[in-house]
Amino acid sequence: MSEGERATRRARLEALREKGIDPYPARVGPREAIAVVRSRFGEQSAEALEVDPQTVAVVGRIVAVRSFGKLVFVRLLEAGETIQVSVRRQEIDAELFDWIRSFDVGDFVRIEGPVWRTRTGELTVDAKAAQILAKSLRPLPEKWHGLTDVESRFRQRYLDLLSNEQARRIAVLRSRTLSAMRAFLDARGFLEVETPVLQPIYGGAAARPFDTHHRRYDQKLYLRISDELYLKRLVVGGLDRVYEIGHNFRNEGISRKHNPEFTMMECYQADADYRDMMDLSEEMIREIAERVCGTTRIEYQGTTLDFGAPWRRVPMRDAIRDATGIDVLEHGDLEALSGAMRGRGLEPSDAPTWARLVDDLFSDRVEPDLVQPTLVSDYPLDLSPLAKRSVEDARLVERFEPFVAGMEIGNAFSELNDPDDQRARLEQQRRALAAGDEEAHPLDEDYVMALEHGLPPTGGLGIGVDRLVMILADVPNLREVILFPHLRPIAPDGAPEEP
RNA sequence: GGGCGCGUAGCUCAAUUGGCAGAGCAAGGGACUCUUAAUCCCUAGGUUCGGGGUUCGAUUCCCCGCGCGCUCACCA
Repeated sequence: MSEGERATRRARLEALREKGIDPYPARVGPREAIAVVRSRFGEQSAEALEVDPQTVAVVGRIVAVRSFGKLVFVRLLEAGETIQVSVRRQEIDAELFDWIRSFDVGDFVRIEGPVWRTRTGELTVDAKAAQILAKSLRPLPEKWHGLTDVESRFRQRYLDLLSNEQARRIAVLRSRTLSAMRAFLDARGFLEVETPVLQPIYGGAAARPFDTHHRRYDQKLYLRISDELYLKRLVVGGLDRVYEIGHNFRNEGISRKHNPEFTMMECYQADADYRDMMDLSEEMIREIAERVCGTTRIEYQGTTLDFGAPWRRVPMRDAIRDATGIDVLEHGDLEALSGAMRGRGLEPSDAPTWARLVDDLFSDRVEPDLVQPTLVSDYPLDLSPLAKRSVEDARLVERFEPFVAGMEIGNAFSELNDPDDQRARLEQQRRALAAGDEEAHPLDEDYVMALEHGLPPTGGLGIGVDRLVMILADVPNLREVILFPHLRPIAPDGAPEEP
């Protein structure tokens, strides 16, 4: 950066201190929100304001200065709203004029004075008094192009938020999505709870965990990959509608759709099954879309996604058969299915089991085309060690996942509540883990014990909040909706270099 | 992790075959009482991501490293 500009601002800061003015005062004088001032005077004509002058005080960050010598226009930004300030040499004494002129773009100030309208009709506060609220020592990004460098936008998100309308819009939209989600669940009697992020045994999903260590207890701990097992313990305990919105941590690759730390909503409802959760997920996302976007028809990357209509529901078997002509249940083992795929000119992946091959086939041939909201159900049992067996086919489980825009945005099932079946399934996972499958589930004896006390029939649903926000915000990259996405440190010690 | 691409002033971007590193905005000085990216004149601002190599000479070509993007793999 230009030392000149930093030095200039620094010098002005020192000048303030020498004059006994705190550049970062603890108290702000009385003021009104810019939005309030704008709406209060929005209807009043220039003449009305001239006849009956009203004095207001506003605060904000200076985002532009246009000087005409003895007349200066300054634009203040506060809470996404701006207002113009005029400083007129003729109206105030030289000392105050110079004082206000010494403010830099980026400074936070308080301005007090009567409201008037310029010749172009712009509502303007004519400065009669001014207070510095916080001195800015570094320049803001360029006013017209804003900040476009992707890396800088993520590393210095505050600058992105300041200079790019889109960034602010997404941040607000995300917050509203969370509010709408909570409102939906609260209204249905779900209790918001908090469960451990630091877990002695991770579980509830297939993923590699981050691990850490508790010094005092000399205990190995994992950052949760899911809150599932704790939430179901709460249902055992009689909290029969619970949800949690929190971060999960998965030690996996980073992509457009993956961040190592992401936000998941999980809810559990006693006396419900996966069909009930299908209804719940449809209604939830429909209501969120309505509340956040004002419509259930969402434009996403040039396609209109219709969350209003009943979502398409399709068993995984049918979806794969429709896409490939292969009935995975008629080719019920690895060799048979591999053979059937080759017969259709498809190269089977090197999946180790039938279930994995089904999953790969689905991911490759079906998932990308699931653009309109779709609930895909009845997954292979081996992929779902926490889901209840399907009553129709013992190879399947009562599970579904919602897909939108070719992207999985959730996961749900009739929760497995048979402790013996659960133990057996987790034993199998443990063997896979021991055999080198790093995403297999460990066996959580304490969880199985909880099931032995009795988990009622329960439906569970998880929604990937970041991905949902991607859809609602119409952005193709998860990092746009995560305020501080994971990035490598810029310097070896993790501290940004002093520019 | 692989492949491809990118990295130049605070920001947005130029720079001919390898030949003095430039512009706009922002900043500093000056003019200007109605601007909305104000305008006009002047000034200053650079480890061209870092290191090495080739060369009389490297922003440019080569190698290594770092960071970012896209993509594939992995992964929900």
